[in-house]
Amino acid sequence: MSKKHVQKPAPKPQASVAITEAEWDIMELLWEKSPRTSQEIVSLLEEGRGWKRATVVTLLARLTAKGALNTEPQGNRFLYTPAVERSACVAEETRSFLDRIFGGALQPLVAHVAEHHSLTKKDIAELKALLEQIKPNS
Amino acid sequence: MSKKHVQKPAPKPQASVAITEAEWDIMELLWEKSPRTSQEIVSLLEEGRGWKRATVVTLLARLTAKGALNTEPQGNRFLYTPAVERSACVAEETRSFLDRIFGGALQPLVAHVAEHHSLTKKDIAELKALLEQIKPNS
DNA sequence: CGAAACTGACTACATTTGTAAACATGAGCA
DNA sequence: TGCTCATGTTTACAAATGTAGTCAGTTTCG
Repeated sequence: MSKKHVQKPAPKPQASVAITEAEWDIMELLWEKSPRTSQEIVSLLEEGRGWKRATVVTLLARLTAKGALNTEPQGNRFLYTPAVERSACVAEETRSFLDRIFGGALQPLVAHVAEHHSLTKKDIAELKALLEQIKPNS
Repeated sequence: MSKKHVQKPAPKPQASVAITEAEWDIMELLWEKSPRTSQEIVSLLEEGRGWKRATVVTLLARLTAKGALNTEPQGNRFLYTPAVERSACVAEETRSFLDRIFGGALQPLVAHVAEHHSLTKKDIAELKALLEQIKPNS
């Protein structure tokens, strides 16, 4: 491994990277367990998604390039680890989704879901319980 | 207006069309009030978004083409009206968002928001009130 | 009536995204 | 040592998306 395997350092250390839909699948696997080799990820997604190895590898490269993954050389391959926290990405997505569709507020979303996606009695109970535990933040 | 202004009929009557982020801005304006002329929409978005007329018109055309808008000729121009309901689009977006990020469930989202975007006491109260009114759907 | 203003249609183009083939190189096995 | 396999890199390409210029009819105002 002389001049190969010399991917440019992630542009931005960690911050908030935008994860696309397809990339999300890969991140989930790594958030769930890491590090992993590309091989592992490839086989998981060949089955689960029907993706070709090349596809998965491309996505791994893109994620690495944009600083969403860290790689550690191991022999002639890499071990991949998330470089961003799941919760940060989730926060990002949530924020942008709420802003775009519900003016940034949570209530309208809950109201919408309640109306259109039907919540079970159990769901409602759980949500209430959830709200009980929350400590107001301001 | 002889052979001009003959846009092909919307492929799918109404169903669920995918509205892109930019298009969303236009739809919002029309959901809020319709019909409107392109002129109206253009000026609103020139200010609000800094978009050029051509941009807005392109988006109107795309939306019409994909069946998200209905047009009614009026002189040499059109009156634009939504052909899809806002709530249907919101439902679509919400569904896909929840699926992608939260496994389709609402609770994890609420939990996440509670933790990361801080809810005020008022927010929590409102949410509780909201839950009170909801009639379980199964 | 003629020119200006307006309107939708057509064309354009860079970027992003999904999807993948081809390639080169290093590693392990025969 | 030579060959095959695994692995990352390069290149490709279509569709979607954001953003907009230009053009050709229409309408309207002087």
